[in-house]
Amino acid sequence: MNLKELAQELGLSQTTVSRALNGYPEVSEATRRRVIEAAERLNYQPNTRARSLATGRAMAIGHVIPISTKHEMLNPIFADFIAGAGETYARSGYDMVLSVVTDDNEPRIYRELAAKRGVDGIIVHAPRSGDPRIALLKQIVLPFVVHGRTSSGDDDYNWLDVNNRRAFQRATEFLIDLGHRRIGLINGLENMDFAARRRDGYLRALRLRGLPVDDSLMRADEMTEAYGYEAARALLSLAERPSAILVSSIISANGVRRAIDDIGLMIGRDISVITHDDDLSYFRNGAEVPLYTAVRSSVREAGRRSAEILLDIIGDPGQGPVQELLEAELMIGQSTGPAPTAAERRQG
Amino acid sequence: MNLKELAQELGLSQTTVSRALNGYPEVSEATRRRVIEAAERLNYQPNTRARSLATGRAMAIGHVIPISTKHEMLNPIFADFIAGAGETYARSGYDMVLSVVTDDNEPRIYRELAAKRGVDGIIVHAPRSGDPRIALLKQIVLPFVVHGRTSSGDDDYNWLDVNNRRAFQRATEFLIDLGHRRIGLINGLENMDFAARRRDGYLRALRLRGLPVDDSLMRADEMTEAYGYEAARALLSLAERPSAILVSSIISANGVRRAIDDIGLMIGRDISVITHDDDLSYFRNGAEVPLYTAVRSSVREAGRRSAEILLDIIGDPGQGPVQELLEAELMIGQSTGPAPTAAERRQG
DNA sequence: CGGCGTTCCCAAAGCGCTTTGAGCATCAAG
DNA sequence: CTTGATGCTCAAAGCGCTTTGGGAACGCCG
Repeated sequence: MNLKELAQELGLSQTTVSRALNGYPEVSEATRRRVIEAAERLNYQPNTRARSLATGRAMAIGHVIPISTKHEMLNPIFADFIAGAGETYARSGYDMVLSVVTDDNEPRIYRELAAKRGVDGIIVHAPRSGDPRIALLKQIVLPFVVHGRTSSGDDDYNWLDVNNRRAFQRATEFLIDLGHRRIGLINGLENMDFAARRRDGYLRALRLRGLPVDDSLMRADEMTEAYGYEAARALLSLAERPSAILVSSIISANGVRRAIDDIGLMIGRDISVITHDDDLSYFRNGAEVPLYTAVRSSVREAGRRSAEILLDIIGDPGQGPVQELLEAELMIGQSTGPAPTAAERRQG
Repeated sequence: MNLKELAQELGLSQTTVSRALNGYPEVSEATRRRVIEAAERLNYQPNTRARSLATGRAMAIGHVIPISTKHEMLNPIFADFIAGAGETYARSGYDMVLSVVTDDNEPRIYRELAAKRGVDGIIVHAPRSGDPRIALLKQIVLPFVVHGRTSSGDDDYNWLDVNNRRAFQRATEFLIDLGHRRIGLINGLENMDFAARRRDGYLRALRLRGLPVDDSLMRADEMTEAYGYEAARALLSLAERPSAILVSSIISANGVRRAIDDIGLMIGRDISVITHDDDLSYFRNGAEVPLYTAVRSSVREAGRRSAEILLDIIGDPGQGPVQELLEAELMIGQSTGPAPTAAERRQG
């Protein structure tokens, strides 16, 4: 069923039918009702391709999902981010087109996406520190929003980010307030912008409180459960082991818990753990009393907002860069407690 | 840069340029090279919308991702499935368009997808037992492949599935061979087809070996970490607690481990655990010696294959239904061991 | 040299929609 | 009765591509 057939069916011209359907004022209400009724009855939907060719708008947003070539791994937060963004698109009638892309041919994909005119805008995921993609995307004409930031000098682009530095600074200070002096950091890959900022926050808190920085307490890698385990094992077997650990992902935090259990220590008493919590739908951090003390920021909400911002910009391209910083909330759970005294530690 | 401009630039007609680019034989090799060179130099890419309007093929595949309204939850395997499918699409020049959809308005989305002609085929996720979507999709003309199956009488459609029944039967038999007599099952939601099949496999093994079925040993819910924990706690606090547990997801298995640790038991010695393992990229099951004994089947590979099958069908619509059953491999890890004797259990 | 394939290229139609510019009633005002 | 405004509708152009149906140029054969 296409427009021509529908028009014939109704004994009207294509123009009138199109206008009736798209809410133009030049059509009488009676005609409009008749058209709409017929369209529904015959399950008429305008052909997307034809429509967007005619209007010049693709009614689709591109998401470029990088996949690390080294680990063949997909960041587990994408699913929830996408779910959030999807809600926004569904509300506004946009489609979401995904390109899963190994990081070595990302530039090509962006160029193609722009040249093929298949999308009206792009959401950029997982920016690295000083990410060259920003410059690339600014050359290309497509509107884009970055989920995260990249700390090059140029800040003239749209982004939505969590205040990672503040979050990790607060988390670290919270541990220090509990009496912890040796605090480990199990971070994501530090070429990722978010991980670099988290480390900054951690370091800043240490400096502010006059605590020494010990490189042997800082680890960084892809945030899997296995890595959380290994890193925690390594930290806990140090001669002077940390009494608290800051973790960059709730998935790695699971590995940390396993390591602590394996050694026969008790989380929250012998070792305190704070984790970043993206509020993943399949990895909720407990109900009333959170399992982990955490700095939480919903990545689903971030997806929702990022998409909203992008659609906004597409609707009104004139405005300056839109930049939105979400604050993570510090939730106290069962995985932290006061630092054990020296006596307690000997006993343990 | 569009075709017209490129043709002008080259002093050729649009026809010739188009043919040169699309590999038609009517163009001399010299001309073709000249055209291709110019296209690359000027970063020309044919406008997707126009091209697909002209060819009638959208060069895009739709994925409808259901999101459970009850738990607002996204199945964590989607990310890896999508990554796999994405590889296939990238190779073949297809786009992937995602619709994240609450289960209550799925039918509408399928109809729209078909009528709007935005995609050439659909991958159907997470079929439930006797899923009405199959019938719906067969009415609509779009080619589709189901990831999983649905056990209505009608088996005349394309699917790719893991042999869930066999996998869980083998896993159960493995536990029985180790001497376990009371075996718990922590399953996914049993209105899902895969979960129903897994239960079948479990039950079949019990019957085959003459073991009683005890409903109090069987749990089913959305496969989160928290649910794994709760279910395991419940099972382990039974008067006659199971000595082994079968888990439907490695994420829930993590919760099961936590529960076992909490109670002060040791996994693999006091309690054996076997889990299904989708080989998620961010949740790999250990390196040399797997952490969990598991029935493993890569969901990423499933994504890759499902997409291949669909593209195949689109290319050659004549063929009968394509159906592919993947066997899961049983990998022995550290989470299983012989059933403790009565004496050992008293001691524990 | 005329005729006939080949080879290479082109003009134009068409995909299904939106949108421009115009036309035809109808009706009120002059 | 004419004029102008208003309300409704339409034919046709155009979005950027592919593809059909030729057609010119060229070489080769008889």
